[in-house]
Amino acid sequence: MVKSVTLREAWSGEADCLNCSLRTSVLFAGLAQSDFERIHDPIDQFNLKPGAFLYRSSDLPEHMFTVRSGALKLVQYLPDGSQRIVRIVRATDVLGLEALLEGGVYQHDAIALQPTEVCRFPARLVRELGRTNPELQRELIARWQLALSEADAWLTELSTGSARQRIARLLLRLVRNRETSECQLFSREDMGAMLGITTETASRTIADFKRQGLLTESSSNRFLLDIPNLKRISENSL
Amino acid sequence: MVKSVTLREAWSGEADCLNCSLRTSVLFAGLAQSDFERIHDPIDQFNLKPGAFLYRSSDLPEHMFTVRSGALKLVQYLPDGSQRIVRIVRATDVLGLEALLEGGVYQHDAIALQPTEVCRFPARLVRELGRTNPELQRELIARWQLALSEADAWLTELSTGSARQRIARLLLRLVRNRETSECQLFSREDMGAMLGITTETASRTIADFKRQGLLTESSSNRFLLDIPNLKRISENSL
DNA sequence: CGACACTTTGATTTAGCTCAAACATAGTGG
DNA sequence: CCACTATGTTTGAGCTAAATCAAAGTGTCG
Repeated sequence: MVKSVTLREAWSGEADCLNCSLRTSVLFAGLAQSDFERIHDPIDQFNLKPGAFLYRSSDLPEHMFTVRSGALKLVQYLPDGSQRIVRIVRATDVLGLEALLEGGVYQHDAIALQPTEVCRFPARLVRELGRTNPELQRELIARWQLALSEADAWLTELSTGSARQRIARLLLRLVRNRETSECQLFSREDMGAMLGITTETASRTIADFKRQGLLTESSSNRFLLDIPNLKRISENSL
Repeated sequence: MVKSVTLREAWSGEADCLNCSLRTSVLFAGLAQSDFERIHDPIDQFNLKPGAFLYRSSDLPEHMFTVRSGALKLVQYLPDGSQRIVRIVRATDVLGLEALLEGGVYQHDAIALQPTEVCRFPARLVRELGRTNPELQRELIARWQLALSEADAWLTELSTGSARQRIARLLLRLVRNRETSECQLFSREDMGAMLGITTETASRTIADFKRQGLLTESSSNRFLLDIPNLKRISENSL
């Protein structure tokens, strides 16, 4: 078993999928009672502290994960050592789809950005259930497509245009499909790595947004967004 | 049938998949003779001229495609009208995977960059064959994962670092896994849209590479690459 | 040949990078 | 409890790569 020290520490028990509060929105949503009875492998839960690795690209890809709460970044590195965050995943998202392919590898390092709860299950399990369960197959395909459009959006929205535009788009993305316009910001360094700009530029721009009232601190490191004006900026650049 | 005028003009006959020269490397590689007998829908071939649309994101996604030769760009647009090329596809690549999802849409416009031959088949066909054919299912999953790692690489390699680095990486990418180091360049405008830089910067950099002998014109618009030195640039930026 | 589209080159401006220092915040240990 | 370190953020000043605006080449095709 290739369980990193970090993960061992983060273990918080076995999951109870049947009674999971995320049951309807999660990868296994389509599974019947009888399917769950076939699950003999343990499904473990972990609580990750910010900065903790869920997996590294060098790990053997035997597990897949769903996020229960919090957020993780998926990171790739260039030969020169610089890093680029290619996606962030949040509640109900699946990580490690690539573990389904035989002979595959994890494509990224997955690192918690906030206190994060995840469930871990063996990729083998999904392969087996998928064989007889077209519902699950469809769900997997849909997840893959979702990851792909996220990747495309990351490129068109977050790697195109001025730094101001990119930051505005990132902020808007953080509160999309949420009830409130409140959100937690990432470190300036992470923002830079997401947007392909430097830490300083990220900091300057965020500081500027605060001064302009586009961003109001509601509690420590939680901010309310002026969505209409950020939208304007994300398009016009002004 | 939602066949655009362009495509109607480009029709070049029905495909003979069983005797296809790309048979071993193509999506249907795992299909048995008996599977092919179940194919009653027509599989059409098209020859696209440079600039021709294979499909638009506004089209009803009823078909999938494989590229026999040539190259296409997948394009997305920002609200302000600027375009970004998120991927290029070449021989043996599949387009329109997203047509497999019910209620989905094409995520891009697909436009030929060179004279390009494609085969077109109904997504319905793949859905049906996939139901009973685990081999095809695996192949589809693998294709999706391939598209996803391409998308990630596009972000880390082609949208990070200086213009010189990006261009060098793009050039190297064009000849990867090819016998020769010879390749066709895209228009400067397309290069810009791929790398998130302006047409002028793309032109200047390419012109510079030519002067430095990193790029030698072997025939009209075909170039030999100085791979080792381009590699150096792609990492060190010098 | 002339028209059109694309590429190259030039001159100027500017957004964002770099390097550096000051400031804030939280955690550590005497 | 406070001094002290560590870590991240903000701000500043100067520099540079790339954007912008504009014009001159180059090739292709009717």
